[in-house]
Amino acid sequence: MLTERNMRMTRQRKVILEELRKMNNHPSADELYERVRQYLPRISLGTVYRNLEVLSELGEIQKLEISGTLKRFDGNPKKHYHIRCMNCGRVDDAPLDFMKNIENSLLGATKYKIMGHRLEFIGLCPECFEQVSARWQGKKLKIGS
Amino acid sequence: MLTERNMRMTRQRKVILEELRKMNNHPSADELYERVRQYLPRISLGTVYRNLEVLSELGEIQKLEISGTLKRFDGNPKKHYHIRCMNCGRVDDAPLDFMKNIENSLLGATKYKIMGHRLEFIGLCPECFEQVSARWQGKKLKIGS
DNA sequence: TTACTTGCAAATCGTTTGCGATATA
DNA sequence: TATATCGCAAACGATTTGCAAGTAA
Repeated sequence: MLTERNMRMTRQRKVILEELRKMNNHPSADELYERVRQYLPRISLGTVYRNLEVLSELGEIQKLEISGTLKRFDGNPKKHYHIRCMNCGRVDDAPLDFMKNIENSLLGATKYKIMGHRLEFIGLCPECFEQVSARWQGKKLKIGS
Repeated sequence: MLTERNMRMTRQRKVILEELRKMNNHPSADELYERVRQYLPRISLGTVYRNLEVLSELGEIQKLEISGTLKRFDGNPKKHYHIRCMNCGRVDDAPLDFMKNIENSLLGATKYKIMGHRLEFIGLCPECFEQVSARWQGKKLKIGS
């Protein structure tokens, strides 16, 4: 990440991107794998993972890191938000008041029964910002078709 | 979850809660495990996990499910928010405009370099709401000391 | 006394990676 | 032809679980 990349538009990559674009249900890698196998029966799950990684680095798709299995715990049971360092994983409290009304703004607009929300800021902690900014190369990448 | 629970205040549970309350760095289960071992050298990692689960169900602590390894992918690269069903894991887009200014509100207040944010609503999809509400028992639980 | 909880070890699950083979540019 | 990418299988890391023994209420 944050590095230059030469990429090739392989058959696998193309099908993965096309299939994902067709779906509107935010599939997991495994669900997408099952779909893609209709067209490429010999594709491997590892290939799907690798391509999703590449495509999201290029900004062609989004990776939703939600509801993960790696948990962190907070001794403070009061609702509040967090900032996470994208480099070292450090987590701090975010200096922003809890927005207790934000859930109401969905009231007529969704059929879900809303139970809560989670807001997380992503960034670089002061220490990592030093390191990363020192070696950052802002190269733009383009994707073929 | 969502079920009644009789709990006992064991030595392990007490130390885990006390230690976590002392820490302000949002530890992972493993980090907490290392700390607790100072007091209870024979405690197992499984016990730490089980207790953290119980304590968060009781509302004594918070479980931060961030930055997880379980990913989902979105063919739409435009920034937007999501609603996730806490019962079946289904994910839909949230009908809420992207708040492009919210990151600015942290500007003077944190030393982090903010790169983005993620907002996720948690709730029950229409199907699961049916099921769950049918068998919900709203029992309050208390924790000893 | 009893059923909740523990320590231990094995199992699980999503994801990542090393390898030699393949195919894109 | 170069080397990015592939398929495969093994490795990985966090978490969960089965079980027999221990213990709080």
